[in-house]
Amino acid sequence: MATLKYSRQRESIREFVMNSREHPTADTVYAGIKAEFPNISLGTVYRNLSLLVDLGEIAKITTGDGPDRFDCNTKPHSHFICTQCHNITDIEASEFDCMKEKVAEGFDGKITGHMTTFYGICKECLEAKKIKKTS
Amino acid sequence: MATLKYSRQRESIREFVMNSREHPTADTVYAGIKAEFPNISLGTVYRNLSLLVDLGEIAKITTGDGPDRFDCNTKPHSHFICTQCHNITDIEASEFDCMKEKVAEGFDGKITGHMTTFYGICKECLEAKKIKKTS
DNA sequence: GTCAATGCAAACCATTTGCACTGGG
DNA sequence: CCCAGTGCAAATGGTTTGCATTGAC
Repeated sequence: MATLKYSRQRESIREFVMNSREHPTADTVYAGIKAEFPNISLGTVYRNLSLLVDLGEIAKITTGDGPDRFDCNTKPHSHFICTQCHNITDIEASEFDCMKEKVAEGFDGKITGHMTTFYGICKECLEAKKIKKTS
Repeated sequence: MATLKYSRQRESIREFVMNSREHPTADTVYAGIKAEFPNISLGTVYRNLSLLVDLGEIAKITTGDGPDRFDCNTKPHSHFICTQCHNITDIEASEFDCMKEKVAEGFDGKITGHMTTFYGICKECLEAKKIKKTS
């Protein structure tokens, strides 16, 4: 495989995701580093994001609605996705039990990824709704 | 909201998914009922599948790689997706604990969906690989 | 007769890819 | 120099949508 070469763009993309608490989309990353690299292209952002995912430095979150999001937290954990505002909240992983069972069955030797996603309406959106109703 | 009207196409689509053990894609459903409805269009299949999902009669599985899959099992449960052969295996849901915690925090009153997905290599693919290596 | 559902094609949108050019080693 | 990385634009692929027509009620 090709030897990895340094690239200022990739560093900036990594930095951006690492300092993000918001699980940014490729587009958000793109917009976020546009100031530093006015000519950067979306293609480059996508290429580097998936490279960083392959390197295990960041994680990709498939949401099921809207674009993929990226996460600086690569430790196995779960997500709560608000179906209204699309915010993603981390949830500590605490349940590998059923997976372990499968492994015990000889199902898998190499778990390449793990994701648990809960969909619902977040506290903030619930409150916002209530306020609207009452007024 | 519009009153629901009977449609032979929709019945056929529901039947197909209900009798599927394979978590079919929209395209698989399309191909599967093409014999019965030679002129059916993919658009109709997509429209009815998402209608059935909204009615809660079937469930949509977002895989993160490749097209969405549909599931006749609407009870909360988890999936194991093989990254090689793309087969999906059901896993009994056994961990609502962290979700319940969130609810207790006042996070959510209406859980609109739940999905846990494990990615890995299934037993069959692992064995196939071993055989190849040895020969 | 009315309005939901269909078939078809075009549109959409996130993501990927081909290619000529730039830049790190 | 060489080959990885970039920018750009075009292509891809799953899914959605607009519209005229058909069919359920």
